[in-house]
Amino acid sequence: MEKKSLETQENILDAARTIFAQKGLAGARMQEIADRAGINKALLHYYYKNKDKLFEQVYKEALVKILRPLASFLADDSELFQKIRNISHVYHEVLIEYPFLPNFILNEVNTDPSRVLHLMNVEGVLVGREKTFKQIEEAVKAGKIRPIDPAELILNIISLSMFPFASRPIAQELLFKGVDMDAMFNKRADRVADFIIHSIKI
Amino acid sequence: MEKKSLETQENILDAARTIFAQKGLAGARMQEIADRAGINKALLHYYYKNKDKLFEQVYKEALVKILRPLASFLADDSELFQKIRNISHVYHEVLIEYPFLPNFILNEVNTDPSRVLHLMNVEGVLVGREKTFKQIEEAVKAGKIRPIDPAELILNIISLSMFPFASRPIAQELLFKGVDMDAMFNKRADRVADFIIHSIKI
DNA sequence: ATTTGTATTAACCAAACGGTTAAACCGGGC
DNA sequence: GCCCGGTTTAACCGTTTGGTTAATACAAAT
Repeated sequence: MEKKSLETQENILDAARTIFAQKGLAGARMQEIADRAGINKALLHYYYKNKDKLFEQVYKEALVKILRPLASFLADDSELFQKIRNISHVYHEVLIEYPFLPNFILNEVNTDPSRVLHLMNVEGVLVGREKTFKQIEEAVKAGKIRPIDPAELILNIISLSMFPFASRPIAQELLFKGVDMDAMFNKRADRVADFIIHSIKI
Repeated sequence: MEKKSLETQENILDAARTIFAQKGLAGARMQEIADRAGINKALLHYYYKNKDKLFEQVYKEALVKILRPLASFLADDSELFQKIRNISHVYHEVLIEYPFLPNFILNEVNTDPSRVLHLMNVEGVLVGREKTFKQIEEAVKAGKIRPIDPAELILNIISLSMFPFASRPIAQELLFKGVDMDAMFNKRADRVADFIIHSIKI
């Protein structure tokens, strides 16, 4: 009876991940999640007290998937250009597997920042931040790269990695009509890293 | 009696823009829009038959605000680097005034692409596209810039312009703690243009 | 075979929601 | 003074929604 339970629980989470990612908290229907999980709606509430609790679990998972690569980048002791290549590759791998993550996360933060922002501190992002900031500042001082605010450089890296996934349907329609965007994303990690490195290298 | 009517209509649109942008179509409540517009819910339906019609009008406006700068960029006959500086500036101006636009548009496309994608063709984006694609390809051939796919270069420009606005609350928390992001955005247009130009210039 | 505790369901409920109706309001023209 | 058209409202309606209840299925333990 324990086995069946875990299977049902995972079915629920799978369904919830799909529905929440596509429709958000407000647009998702408990009935639809139950249907997709192949169970009764009452059973859904048996496993997860209410919609908010279920959502929070799914959303926390999504946050971890997005923030862990950033935390790794900030904590990484490698040379700067190598770190940039690393984070670009990791983000593209994650987003090719979970392309809906940026929209999912951004949308709920936009709807109600206070409800989800406090979940951000879970990951060890803050730990390595100062170290990498200093690394970038010293690369500037050493004349290795052009002057740039460390936070803004990191924001640029993340922008170039995530926005194309978030805007995929529009980009397909307006810029990549008839182009295989999956193939394009599969090779984009290197190009993003080169793009950034060229833009800062002196 | 005509004047009062137009005023009410504008109050409704103002309220709808705010509520829809913050909560999306699914999360918005007609009652909340009516309250914010200072009117009865029945009057709201008197001016706009139903939620979908009201939403479509607001969403179309938002699409125009976002797509017109892109269409201008594609139709622009100026020299490439100048065009890049132009679009960066225009986008930053628009997004400083309407910072919620990227999230608003992306969210609804994500929820149901078919419902909104057909609205994209309204703007003259397709007209100038081939011209600018060729301009970029010839700049590559002429050895003026590094090899890059034109669509991807444009996507990079848009990514660097929009994503920071879409991710503002998260960026504030993780990268810009204690920093005045408004001030940062006000000077970012130049830096984004330089960033891109440095990355492609040989 | 009976008990026991977990897993599952059908039926139900109150609140919230988008939308409608019918009446009242109100200023201009006759 | 009354009528007429567009404007505004209170009250109402059917449906959807998140959530509950009470009863059942079911496998393991006694």
